[in-house]
Amino acid sequence: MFHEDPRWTGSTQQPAIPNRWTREEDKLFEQALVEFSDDLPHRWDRIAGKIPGKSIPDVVRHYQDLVHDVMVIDSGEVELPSYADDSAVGLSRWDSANQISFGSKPKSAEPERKKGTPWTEQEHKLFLQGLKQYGKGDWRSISRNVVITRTPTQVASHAQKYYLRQGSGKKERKRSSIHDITSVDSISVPVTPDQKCIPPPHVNPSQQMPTFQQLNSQQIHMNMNTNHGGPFGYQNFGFHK
DNA sequence: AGGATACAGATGAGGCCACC
DNA sequence: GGTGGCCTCATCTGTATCCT
Repeated sequence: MFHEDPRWTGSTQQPAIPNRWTREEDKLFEQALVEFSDDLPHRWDRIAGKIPGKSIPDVVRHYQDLVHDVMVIDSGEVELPSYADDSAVGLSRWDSANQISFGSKPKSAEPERKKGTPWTEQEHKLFLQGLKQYGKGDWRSISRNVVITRTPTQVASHAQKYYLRQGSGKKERKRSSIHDITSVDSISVPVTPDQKCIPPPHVNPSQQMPTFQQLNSQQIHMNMNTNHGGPFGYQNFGFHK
């Protein structure tokens, strides 16, 4: 797992070095990107204002680095690291959805149950948006067009828990849950199927600069391997610059 | 600190529907 | 009618959080 990588273990405690982004800063950056959408005036100014010690050029450069990394990954120039738990959802993500076979499962006598990758708030919001857009039950469309980081099965499973949570009323909750988020404010997502700004997986995104939405979804995809590392956790691969 | 429990993701079974 | 794809539901299991 990423967090075992000495390069960033405990990096949240790192001092803020101008050209080096800590996970804390990444989180702030990520939140700011969501908060200040593409169309807002002085967007970078506002984003920089959210991250102590970072200037506008810093955040713009960081964003460009992220975009670059995503494109590099997508173009296959860089291999994703392998993980101890080979639940590398990143690779398996589209296996089922696109009916692409990446080979047979490990043939151990006791096939291990995959560890779950927690849904991020952003993914959940996208899920809610997809729900609005395609309605309950069309998990396939939601998965393909909105929450592209999750398979239809995962979306369905998530929905099951979501409705269970909703259905159980508002009685005393012992713990808060991502399912308590029931609205999709503060996030920009594709509005109609015709406006899809997320390319289907077979499209090579390296042909064009991705929008934040595209980047964002791919970052979430990366995040799934980082275990709460924040959607931008992937920069800790350390292969940019 | 450690046990109890709530939560959430994965998976399997069964049913429905469209297509051949 | 057979088959495949997809959905719903139930259950299993790992993890996070609460409680004593």
